[in-house]
Amino acid sequence: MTRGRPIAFSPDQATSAAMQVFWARGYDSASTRDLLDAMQISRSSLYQAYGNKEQLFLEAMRRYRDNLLVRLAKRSEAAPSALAFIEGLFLDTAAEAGSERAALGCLIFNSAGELGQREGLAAEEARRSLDAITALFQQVIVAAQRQGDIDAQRDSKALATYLTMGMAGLRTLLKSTQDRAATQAAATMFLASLR
Amino acid sequence: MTRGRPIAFSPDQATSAAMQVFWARGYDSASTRDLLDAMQISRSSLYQAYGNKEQLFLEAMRRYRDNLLVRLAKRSEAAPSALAFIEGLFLDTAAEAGSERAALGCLIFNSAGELGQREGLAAEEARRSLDAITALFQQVIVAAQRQGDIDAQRDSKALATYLTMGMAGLRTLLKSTQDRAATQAAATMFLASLR
DNA sequence: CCGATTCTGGACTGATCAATCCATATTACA
DNA sequence: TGTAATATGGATTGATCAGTCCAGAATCGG
Repeated sequence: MTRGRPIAFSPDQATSAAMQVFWARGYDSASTRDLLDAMQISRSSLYQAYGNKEQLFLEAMRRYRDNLLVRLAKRSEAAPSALAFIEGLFLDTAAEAGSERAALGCLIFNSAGELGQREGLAAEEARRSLDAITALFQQVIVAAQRQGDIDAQRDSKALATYLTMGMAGLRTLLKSTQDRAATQAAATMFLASLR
Repeated sequence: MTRGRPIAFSPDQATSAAMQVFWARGYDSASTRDLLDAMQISRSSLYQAYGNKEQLFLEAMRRYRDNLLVRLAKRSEAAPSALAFIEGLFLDTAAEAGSERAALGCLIFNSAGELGQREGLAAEEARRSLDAITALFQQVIVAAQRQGDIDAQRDSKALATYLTMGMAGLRTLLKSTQDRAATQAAATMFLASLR
């Protein structure tokens, strides 16, 4: 079916490399030069395969989001309970304080902050991703309510928003403080409201 | 004493105008063209008066921070109690959901997110400003403890970090959601941990 | 092996970036 | 009024930006 010269790079690997660049540098600050170097492809190939920088970002963002959701789902399954999953997630994230990983933050929260209410596909995708995180949190909250760890009378949507807010705050904190003790204490206080 | 032609613009007003631009567009994305237009001065005047874009940002950031701290201090004095001040601050901020003001965010949290652990004076100033917010929160916490509204045994530094985390999360949330009810509910849950 | 098809390296484009520079304007002081 | 000092407008610089283009390379079906 397909005729002509086949592409000489793995689109999967290229998208992942681009994702790393957007993650570390942000949407605006990631130059096509940075992206090309990381993806190890030529300029022509990038524009041939993705169209433009914005489309590449959309792909990278979806990749990140899908990876994240799968990873969280697995972690959730492995956890002894839905509430334990949430608590572990926040405490482990807080424990990253001072590490290189903490400085990177999360591509979704980074992008939500950078692109905010801007117009355009990139900003929309960032909002969509944030909504996806809230939706996942809501599922977990409902599960915790079924398991009797969280009062079933409480509004699961509001609780999910609370978790998204907490993770966003934690991520921002991790970006500029090295104080692990204070960060972990803050995360612990945050979780107290769930019980 | 001073000889030669006097400057034809108000440095105060110019710095404030620059502050608005950095606030709305972020550090990297604020071009000198944007700044010049808003400040209503010529390129020469900018470089004469501030040296470069980074120094201008430092001035703008200090201005923003000083304004904010003064405003918060006044608001704190006017509040019936330290705890009421904190609660009012968070609830009023949450109530901004969907407004243009909410989309702007806070220059300090915006910059902390954008500049993160980057090197350079701009990033350092952003971290300093975040620390200043935490320091102010800590003062208020201590006051609330004296007033008997918060258990005096609790670590005021950790509580202050908790508040900074909460405000950072709230600001991120406000940037990408229009859902005021969920945002306000999340803020209310957040405050519950203080009591 | 040939022609059609697709991919790729890298030169190129025009826009924009932060910053510099210089001629001119405007003031203070003598 | 003249001179030193400082400010200003705007042209200019060289780097970098996202994106285009084209010549050549690679692979296909026949």
